[in-house]
Amino acid sequence: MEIQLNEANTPFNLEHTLSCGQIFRWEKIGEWWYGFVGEKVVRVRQIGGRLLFQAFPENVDIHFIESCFRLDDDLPLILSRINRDRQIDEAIRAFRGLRIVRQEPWECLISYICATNANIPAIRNMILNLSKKFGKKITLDEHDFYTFPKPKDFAQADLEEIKKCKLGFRAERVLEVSRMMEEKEFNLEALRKMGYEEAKGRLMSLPGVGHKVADCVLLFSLGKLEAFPVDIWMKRIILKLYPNHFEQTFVEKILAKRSITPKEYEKISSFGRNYFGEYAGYAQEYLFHSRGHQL
DNA sequence: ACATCCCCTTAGCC
DNA sequence: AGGCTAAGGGGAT
Repeated sequence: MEIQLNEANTPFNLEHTLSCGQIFRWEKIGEWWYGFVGEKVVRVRQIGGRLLFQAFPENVDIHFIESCFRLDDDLPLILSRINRDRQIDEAIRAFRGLRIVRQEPWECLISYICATNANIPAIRNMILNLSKKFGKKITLDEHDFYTFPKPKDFAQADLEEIKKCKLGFRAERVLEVSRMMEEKEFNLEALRKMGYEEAKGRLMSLPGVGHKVADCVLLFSLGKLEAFPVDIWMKRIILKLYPNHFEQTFVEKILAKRSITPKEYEKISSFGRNYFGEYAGYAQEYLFHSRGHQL
């Protein structure tokens, strides 16, 4: 099946969207990107304004794909709103068509708990190891793929089995969060109806979830587009590109050290939300992808 | 109550 | 080849 993309109304770039570091489990093999939509493996390929896709074991409705890639977002409007200066304009021109992906909250939550103090290749490996050990195998095009495990799969597992997936100190957090979900002590879906602040507060009550992880889950899976995650790269990017929006002593202090305190996080993140507005998360992704490894 | 310091597993990168 | 770093969080002080 395929989706027709109109460049003027629905700009989309599959490559930028899947390789910008927001999502960890999609893989490009040959001309196709392989990933999951729910329990089904899906392969996707873009040729100009055509988005081709096919899911396995059975195909999925076109709306699942549109939803997954947030093709319902009015991207031209969003980009015009966040385009506040020459710096972001440059990023937008370089990566126009990059969209926030609508991930499944559970997988997104575990992914970013694993992302703590790790780099992207390491995160991808953790997620893959967990899926191989606790998920179900599905073979497509002679490649093996594994569904993402359910809370129950981790909750029933032994801590050591989770640690074997190279999670290190994150294993306890994954196990505890899974237990909480399994015992119905926490309702991820309920966060959708809440505002940004309330939903963030709830998420941060979970072990392994601080400001950064909560903002990523809110942005990438719960549709809170004002969320502005600040990792070590975003910290550098913001303080280098927008130093005049902060006190000079603050900029020097923060750039000199590696990690930041919750208060310092809030200062940088709320700048992002206020400066870029209701779609600040999109601005964050464009800046992250364009400047991420140059500073 | 509130800040600051320090540790945490592992693997990628240089 | 070995030291540093990484889409940070939490607990002790």
